[in-house]
Amino acid sequence: MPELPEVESVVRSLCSSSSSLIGRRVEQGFIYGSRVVSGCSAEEFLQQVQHACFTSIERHGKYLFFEMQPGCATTAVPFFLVIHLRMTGRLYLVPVAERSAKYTRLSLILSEQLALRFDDPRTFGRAWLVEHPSIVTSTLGPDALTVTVQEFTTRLAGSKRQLKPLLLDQSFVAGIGNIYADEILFRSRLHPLTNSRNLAPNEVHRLHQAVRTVLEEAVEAHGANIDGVFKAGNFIVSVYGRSGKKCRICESPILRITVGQRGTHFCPECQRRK
DNA sequence: CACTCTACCTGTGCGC
DNA sequence: TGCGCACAGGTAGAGT
Repeated sequence: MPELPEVESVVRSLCSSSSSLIGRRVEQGFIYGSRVVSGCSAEEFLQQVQHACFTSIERHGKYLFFEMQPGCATTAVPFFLVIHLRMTGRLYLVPVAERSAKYTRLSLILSEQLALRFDDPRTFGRAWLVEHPSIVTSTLGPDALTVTVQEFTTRLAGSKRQLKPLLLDQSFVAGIGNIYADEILFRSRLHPLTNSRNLAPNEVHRLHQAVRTVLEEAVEAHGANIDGVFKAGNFIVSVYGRSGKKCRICESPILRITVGQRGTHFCPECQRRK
């Protein structure tokens, strides 16, 4: 389940010097199924990326932005390939000889015997082409990994919502999903049903600090490791998916409730409701 | 306007 | 063994 840290790991791996996407040209593209491309037809999509060159990769929240330079010099206006992995999307470079996987949705054959592969069993993930990332980011809040305490405090003051749905709202801050929302609330010792308007200044500060540090630690660990369910990296979760198990701090059993249709895990002792 | 709810998907794991 | 079902979740868009 790719959230901000997992998406950031994708950016870093695609930028790594050993096999970087940057500077490589699309020789040929393949689309499997009708769902992956949004906003234009598969034919239009393939025509536009054909011969285009990857010039940079950026991330905002869970969105990936690939800046591309068209191959034809006469129409050399850069554009952006935008990809959202949603629930089950994976994006990686492979040797061009490697067969497409069962759930490959998009494959871009690159120069130097490499291919960029987008796999997605549940077909929730999307790829589209835009003139500028702002077309996508205008509806998103600041990136959760870098949001300042000032901006966080200002945005929180404009809200009267429960903390769990608020953290999941990408227009509040971008990049937090269900796993890290629970982890962040545990780290900040705040109950998920706490209303944002009831937070004392020191609690707002604590919440912001938890957003930053939990995500930084998860990025450092290359993503989450949820025992037996999901493994992207080595970030060990404290509460997500651990209902009934002992809190790592106080040994109380972790509870699971439903908040805004989402499974929500927390420690009733460490995260007392105000 | 601000917020809440549902549809979209399919692999997994459970009970019978 | 195999069937049916609930469950997981990010976002757009519909609903309140």
